[in-house]
Amino acid sequence: MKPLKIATFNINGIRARLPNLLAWLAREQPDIACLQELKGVDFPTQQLAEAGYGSLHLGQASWNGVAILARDAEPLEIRRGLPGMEGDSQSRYLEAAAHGVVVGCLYLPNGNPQPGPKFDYKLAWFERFIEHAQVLLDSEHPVVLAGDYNVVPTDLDIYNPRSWLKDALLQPQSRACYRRLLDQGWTDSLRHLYPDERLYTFWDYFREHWPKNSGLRIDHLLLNPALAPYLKNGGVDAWVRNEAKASDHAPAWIELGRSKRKET
DNA sequence: ATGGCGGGTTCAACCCGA
Repeated sequence: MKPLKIATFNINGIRARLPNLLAWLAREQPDIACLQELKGVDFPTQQLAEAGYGSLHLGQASWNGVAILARDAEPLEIRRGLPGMEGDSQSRYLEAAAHGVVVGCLYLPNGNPQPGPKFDYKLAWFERFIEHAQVLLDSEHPVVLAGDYNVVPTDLDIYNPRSWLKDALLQPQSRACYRRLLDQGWTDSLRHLYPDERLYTFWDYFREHWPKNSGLRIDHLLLNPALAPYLKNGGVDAWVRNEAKASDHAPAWIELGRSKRKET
């Protein structure tokens, strides 16, 4: 396969963030981009097309919403919504084929406050997602599951867990669900590339967390065994977080090479 | 323990995110 750059970006409102999104696409030119938190029904299909991106989106008034963009291509829709959640009104999952890979774009529920019904919903959603992830893994197609997982996998993925101990993102149940995904055979791309480094994809708007680099790693790109051997490079476009009117997330990205990497 | 910021809805003040 040809080299492929795949990114995920929680844009926190596509209407408010369109200039930032277009600037990022122009500069980084991902081949595939998964977006979360569109926060609206309207979607700038035409403006993205003029920027060179075909797109699919699953919107919703006010909240949630996900989209998949493909550079110089039209993503082919596979499904919208998770199996078994057909009655769910929240737009959190979209799946498509683009540039030779299957892409699942997800916005996992935040789950706060916990305990409570929102945390129960998070765990229920996670269970459905784990089931579907197993199906995708077994398909042996090249698959990437990219999005805002709303899980801080380990204490290496947060500046300081102390003030977040009660947060849904750090709960043992949330982390156990994420661990079960990895145990199915998925590779956490950025953690695989940087086993010991502190990488963050989210810095909240409070208390100067961005200037102080007090961040969390909650946006992840998971690769199935068919795709993991092609992982070559990855990172976080932290410059995006420093722009005017920035989202509280920065894009995370990976590059897949045209040949398998050497086994070590 | 709370609220800090910022977006959405809708024009004052809330709900929500993480």
